[in-house]
Amino acid sequence: MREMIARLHSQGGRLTSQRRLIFEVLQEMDSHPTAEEVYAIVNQQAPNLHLSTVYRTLRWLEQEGLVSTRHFQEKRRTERFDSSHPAEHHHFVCTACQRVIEFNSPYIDHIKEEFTLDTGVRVERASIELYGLCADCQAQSKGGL
Amino acid sequence: MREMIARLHSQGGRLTSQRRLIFEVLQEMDSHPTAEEVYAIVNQQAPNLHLSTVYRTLRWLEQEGLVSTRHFQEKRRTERFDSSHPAEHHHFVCTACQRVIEFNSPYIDHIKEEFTLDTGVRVERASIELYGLCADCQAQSKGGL
DNA sequence: TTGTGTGCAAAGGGTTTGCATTAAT
DNA sequence: ATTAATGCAAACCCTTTGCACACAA
Repeated sequence: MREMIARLHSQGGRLTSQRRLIFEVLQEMDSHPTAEEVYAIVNQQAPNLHLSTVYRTLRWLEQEGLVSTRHFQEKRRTERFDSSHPAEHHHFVCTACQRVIEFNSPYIDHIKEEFTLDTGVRVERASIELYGLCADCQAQSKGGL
Repeated sequence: MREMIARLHSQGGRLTSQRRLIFEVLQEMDSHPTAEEVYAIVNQQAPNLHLSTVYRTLRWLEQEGLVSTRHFQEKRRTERFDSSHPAEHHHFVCTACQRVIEFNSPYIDHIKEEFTLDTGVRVERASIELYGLCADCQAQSKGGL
């Protein structure tokens, strides 16, 4: 939040009530919401706030490196916004409840190194998604049978 | 191709000239084309063949497990169709020339196992994308300076 | 007061669908 | 002869954009 205000000021930007609200809501959502999902919540507290404002704010945050975006493999082909720490991290998505768990692993560097040695490319970033059932959903599907 | 015909017949489907052409073109394209890219080529040989037919054929192939789809991180948010061997594999994308290199690594299993042990999830599949510069584009950017 | 950000409506790009017609079986 | 698949156009969904007004600085 401080971060956001600082960046706004340093480029002649303005802190509007809309930007503040969108940013706050985004940080409270621990999942990786779509623009529409952010809008749905934000809109309850500010009924006039328009979806296009949500997009514009999200894009500005993206450009500033305060959020990043992802596409998970899902039916509706929508972009998801990730407001957590900007360092590289990866995602597990539960295919039953859609819950997202973030993770990291030193093996990822091994993969990058191995691939670099094999092919001579320069790897700049990696994005890993794991899909499956979270512990809760496994339990539930067992119980249900 | 045989595979495709077999599946068509086994479910009362028909092998049309359009399906044959789309499938052939798709397999000759070693990259991971968008529907529009497939259409552009296919359309040269069959000017009446409509984009919606490309989509329908691609979706049918996807459903049959003969192609899979991906989203790479790129400006235009388009789906890419992958006709290579259906076994799990992963992708490096050159951010300069868009070239795609497929790869695999035993470390991927380590990542899955590690994450499973840590969290109790059941991992069903993984999708890894690496981004960077391929060897050619590195050489070119050096030469260009 | 100044000009950035907003609300709104309309356009945009990628993908899907309904329907009359064509063509594989 | 049947009925699945196609061509076409229109609809769809997600996202962006143009413009007049509002409001943070």
